[in-house]
Amino acid sequence: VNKSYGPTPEHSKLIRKLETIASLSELEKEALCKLPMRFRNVDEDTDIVREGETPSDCCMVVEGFVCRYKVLQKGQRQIMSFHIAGDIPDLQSLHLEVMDHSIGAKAPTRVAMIPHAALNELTLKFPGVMAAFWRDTLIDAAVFREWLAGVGRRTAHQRIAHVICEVFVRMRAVGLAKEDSFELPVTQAELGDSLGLSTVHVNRVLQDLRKDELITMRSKFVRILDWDRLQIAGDFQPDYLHLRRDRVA
Amino acid sequence: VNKSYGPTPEHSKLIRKLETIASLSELEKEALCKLPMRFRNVDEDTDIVREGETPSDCCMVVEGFVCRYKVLQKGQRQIMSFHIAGDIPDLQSLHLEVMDHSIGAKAPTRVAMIPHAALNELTLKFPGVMAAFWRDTLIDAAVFREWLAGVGRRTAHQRIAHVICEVFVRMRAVGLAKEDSFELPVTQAELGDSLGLSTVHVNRVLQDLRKDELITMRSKFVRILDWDRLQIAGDFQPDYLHLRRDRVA
DNA sequence: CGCAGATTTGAATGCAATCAACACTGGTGG
DNA sequence: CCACCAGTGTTGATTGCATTCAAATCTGCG
Repeated sequence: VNKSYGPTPEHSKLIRKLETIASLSELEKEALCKLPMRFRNVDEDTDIVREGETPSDCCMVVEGFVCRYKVLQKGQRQIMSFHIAGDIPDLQSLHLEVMDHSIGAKAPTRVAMIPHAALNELTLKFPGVMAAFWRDTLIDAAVFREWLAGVGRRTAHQRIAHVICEVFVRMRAVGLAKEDSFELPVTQAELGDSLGLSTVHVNRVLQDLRKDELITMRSKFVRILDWDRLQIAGDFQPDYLHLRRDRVA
Repeated sequence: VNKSYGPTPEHSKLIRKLETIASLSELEKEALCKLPMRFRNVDEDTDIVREGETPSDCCMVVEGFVCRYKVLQKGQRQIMSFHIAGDIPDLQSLHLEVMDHSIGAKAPTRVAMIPHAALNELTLKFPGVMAAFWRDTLIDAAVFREWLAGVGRRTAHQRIAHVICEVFVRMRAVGLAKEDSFELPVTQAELGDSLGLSTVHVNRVLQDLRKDELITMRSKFVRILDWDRLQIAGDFQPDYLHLRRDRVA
């Protein structure tokens, strides 16, 4: 339990993230700061939670990069979302006991484990906090829907441009992106697994995007060269992220 | 407001559905029965809620069949879920003001409009009800994930077999399926739009499934001929539906 | 009956997968 | 320090699943 005066850096990241999607009162923020956290460092390419498990804590990403994925028969993998500092990718485990997918780190990552009990208690006492958490899980769902629409109906070029737009906007909302660039610590193979494409094809489409001077991307560092055209190329409209208005711009 | 003794048929359907995913106390069920409902009949192929709107009610499906979909640039459509009696497809609007997709009826449908205010009040007073509703939205999200994995990584044959398994299991859970058959009031074009396939290809795959004696399907009425083989063909495992154990079998 | 929507069939095309090398990179150990 | 190695990125050639286009049949219904 945090006994010091004021929020810890970790609690701040949680609050910063929540404030991109909901407004919190001072009282609610204070209560959030009292959430107990146990910290855990996770290596690159290591699972944090696995399908089939029944976690008793949620994990908040403090630093690093995490993805949510499922493995199908014969080893095919589908990545279903990316998560960054402040996100609680397994918040759903609060009300869905057994994990139907896994969550793994794609970069050296630090997570804060928060007991379900503490979260449940908090949500019962503070309806505004409950609303914010619930809303967070609903936005996750909105992202799944958007990805579903993309994989189902968008071309490879659109999908790749779209996912770059999405990560950029979400990173910018919590202050993790520079003016026009950010870190995307995934391989082309992993990009393929999130978009339903082969590694080879991802590679070729990325070359096209570079040729078209929409982005540069060398060793997991993305720079956006033409934000307007990139959004058009990706058929990207940030509404589905349900960010508070002042956080989108 | 329901002043009669005992639940109305409409409230019963809501409770029946919720009890497939959560357990409710008598007190909670009584409270649910007091939810105010205004009814509305919706024709086939008519929208109930549209993208961009900010509803002040949620709609529970009383009877009929409903789907959730998004329209992308140049008119492509992606259907993202199907909903049947007892479901509240726009429950998310409780905490996500503006709709990022539309919901439309695929059969003559009757819905019950329940004011957000009443739902919010109820969830605050009854944490068990809140948990059940939250869980319901989380299961929706789990279905999106499963569909995403399917569209991203499964073959056309798997996807079609899979969606048939899913609808069957969900219908059976609320008593809407016979022993081995159920109504699926969607066209092959709509099946395609939910699975990211063309109409023509859906047609051919359905013929294959019939040839393999897995299902029959004439005019929106599906009969399952070999449940075990169908599940295998669709790589279907019902875990992601998070039904209570006694409702799966 | 006639019509619109839905299903079915056929043929041609194309996007992306797969297969197979090869090049580049960073990290490790000899 | 350099050789080596595994993982990643890149390229080329081939294949194939699914799309698209087009037209014919079927179905239910006013």
